[in-house]
Amino acid sequence: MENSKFFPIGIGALSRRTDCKIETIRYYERQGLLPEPPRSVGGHRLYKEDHLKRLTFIRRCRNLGFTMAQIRQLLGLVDEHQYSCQDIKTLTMDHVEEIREKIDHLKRLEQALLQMAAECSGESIPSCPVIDALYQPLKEGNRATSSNDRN
Amino acid sequence: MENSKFFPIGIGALSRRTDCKIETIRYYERQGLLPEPPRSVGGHRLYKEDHLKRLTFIRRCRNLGFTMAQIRQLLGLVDEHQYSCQDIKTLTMDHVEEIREKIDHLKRLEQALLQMAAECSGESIPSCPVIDALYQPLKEGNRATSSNDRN
DNA sequence: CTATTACCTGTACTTGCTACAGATTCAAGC
DNA sequence: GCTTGAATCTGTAGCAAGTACAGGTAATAG
Repeated sequence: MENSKFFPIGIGALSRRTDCKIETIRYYERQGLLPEPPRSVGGHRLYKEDHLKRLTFIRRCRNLGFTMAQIRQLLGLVDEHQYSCQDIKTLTMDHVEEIREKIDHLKRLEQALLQMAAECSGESIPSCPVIDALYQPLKEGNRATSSNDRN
Repeated sequence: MENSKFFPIGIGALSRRTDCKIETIRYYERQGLLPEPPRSVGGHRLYKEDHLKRLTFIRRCRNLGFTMAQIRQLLGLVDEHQYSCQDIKTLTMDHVEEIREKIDHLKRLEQALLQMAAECSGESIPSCPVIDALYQPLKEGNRATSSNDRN
C-alpha cells in the first residue's frame, strides 16, 4: 500500500494518532508492551504501522478497563499466534465479572451513603447524625468521651 | 465506665481493633490524619480511646470510598467544631454523585465487553473477532493524517 | 535473665501513568 | 553552512493509598 510512505513516524505523531501521551508511549516500551522501535541516527524512535496498531490495541484495552497485566496476557497470546476464540472469550468474561463486582460494590456504597444522608436534617446546625454514626466507637456500648475531649 | 483502664494500647492492639494494618496507621499519622500519640519511655506509641474512635472514623470513610483528601476535609470540619448537617450532607451527596458516575462508566464497559464477547464463537480456532476489532488500525482508509503533524 | 514478641525508623515497591530538567537532534529558513 | 525552534532524548521524581521489607530497639513472659 501507499500508506507505508507515511511511515516511519516520530513519537509525537504516534502520540497524536493514538491519543496517548509521549511519556506513556515510552512507559509502555519500558514495560515491554510495545517493542523497541528502530532509531534514527540521532537516536529518535521511528515507528511503523505495526506499532501504531499495537498501541491502538493497548489503548482500547485500557479504555475498556483491562489492567496492564491483562493486556500483557492478551498480547502474549497474540504474539505467539497461540490464541483461540475460546481463550479470548474467557479472558473477556473474567473481566466482565470483575467489572460486575465493582459495580455491585459501588452500588452498596451508594446505598449506605444515601441512607446516611437521609438522616441529615440539612440544616445549619453544628451537629450531624452522619458524623455521629461514623465516629461511634466499635460497638462496646460505652458512650461518654465527652468528659475527656482533648483533641 | 472503667473502659479507660484498658488504655493506653499499643499500635498492634489498635491495629487489631480497627482492622487497619500497623504500617497504615503510621502512614495516616505521617499524612496528618491521625495526631501523633504520646510515646512510652522507649518510644512506643501509646493510643487512647480518642485515637481509636478517630481511626475507626477514617477506616469507615475509606470503606465508603472517600479519598483521603475528602476525609481530611471531613476531619477538618469536625476538629474545628465548625461543621453543620448541611456541610456534611453536601459532601456526602457529592460523593454519591462521583460513585454514580463510576457506576455508569463501568456499566458502559460491561456492555462493550459483552457485545464483543458475543461475537466470539468460543471455539478453539486461532482467530477471534475481539482481537480483530481491538487490533484494527484507526479507520482512516487512506487520507492523510500525516501531511500536517503538529501538536 | 533470656527468649520471644512487639514495635521502631527508613526506605523501596506497587499501578498507570504524568511532569519535569537538562541535553541533543531534526527540519526549515536564509 | 548556519541558526533557530520544535521535537525528542534520558533520567528522575511525583500522584493515591497504602504494602513490605531490613535492621534495630523495647517490652514482657517464664
